[in-house]
Amino acid sequence: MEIKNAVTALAALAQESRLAIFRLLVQNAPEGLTAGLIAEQLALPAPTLSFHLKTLAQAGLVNTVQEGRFVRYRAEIEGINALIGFLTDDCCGGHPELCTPNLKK
Amino acid sequence: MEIKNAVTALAALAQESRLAIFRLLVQNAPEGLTAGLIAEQLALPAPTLSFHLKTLAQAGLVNTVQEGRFVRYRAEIEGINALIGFLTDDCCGGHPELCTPNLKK
DNA sequence: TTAATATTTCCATATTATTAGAAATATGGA
DNA sequence: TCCATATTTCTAATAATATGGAAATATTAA
Repeated sequence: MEIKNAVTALAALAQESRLAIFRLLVQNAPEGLTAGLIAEQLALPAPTLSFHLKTLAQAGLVNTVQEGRFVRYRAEIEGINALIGFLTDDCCGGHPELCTPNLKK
Repeated sequence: MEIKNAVTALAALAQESRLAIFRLLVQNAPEGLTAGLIAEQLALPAPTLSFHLKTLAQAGLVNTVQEGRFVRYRAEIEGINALIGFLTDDCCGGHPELCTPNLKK
């Protein structure tokens, strides 16, 4: 992962509504939720939700599939794993056992 | 961790200079680096670096200790671990084995 | 006590993001 | 075909953030 991709992903998550959307989709993995259900759960107006979902999708954190009139969104597990890896890579100059407490990865 | 704390931490990391600072400190854990060494490594003007370090410290992602004229900064491992946990909590409604690929945590 | 070094604060400017109403698009059902 | 429903795009007002020069502060060495 390049630093610019990581910044894009972090910026996508650094907003309260989008973070709530992402966590809702993580908790509802792997089947995901339609846009309408997300809007209902989080009480967001449709245009606002659509804007945030687009931001998350462009950041590689959610994926989307059309289901008739509905659009289903899912958390992109590989995207969040790559981001976490980027944050924790090369911890302690390659000697992660030096970290107290140990870093998650 | 509360969602507002998570947003603060993510916003702190969602900026290219700050993300580079944080990763440099992770790689130089556990001993950390002085502000001057960080400025040198990343070619940042002192006021800009100071602003970013303050943002990271307020987000709980770095800690700081005065060493005479110098100020040493270290990555706050507990802070980043808490953030990663917040992003991955309750994955798949408590059945993380359903995730393919599996979420890091 | 004076000078040199390390870091932070102050500040003005420039840039970028968030919000939601109104309108547009797209799909499926009657 | 025509209508209802789901979602997105357009748009403009509002708000938040990044940048770095100049000055201030703090510590050490001479």
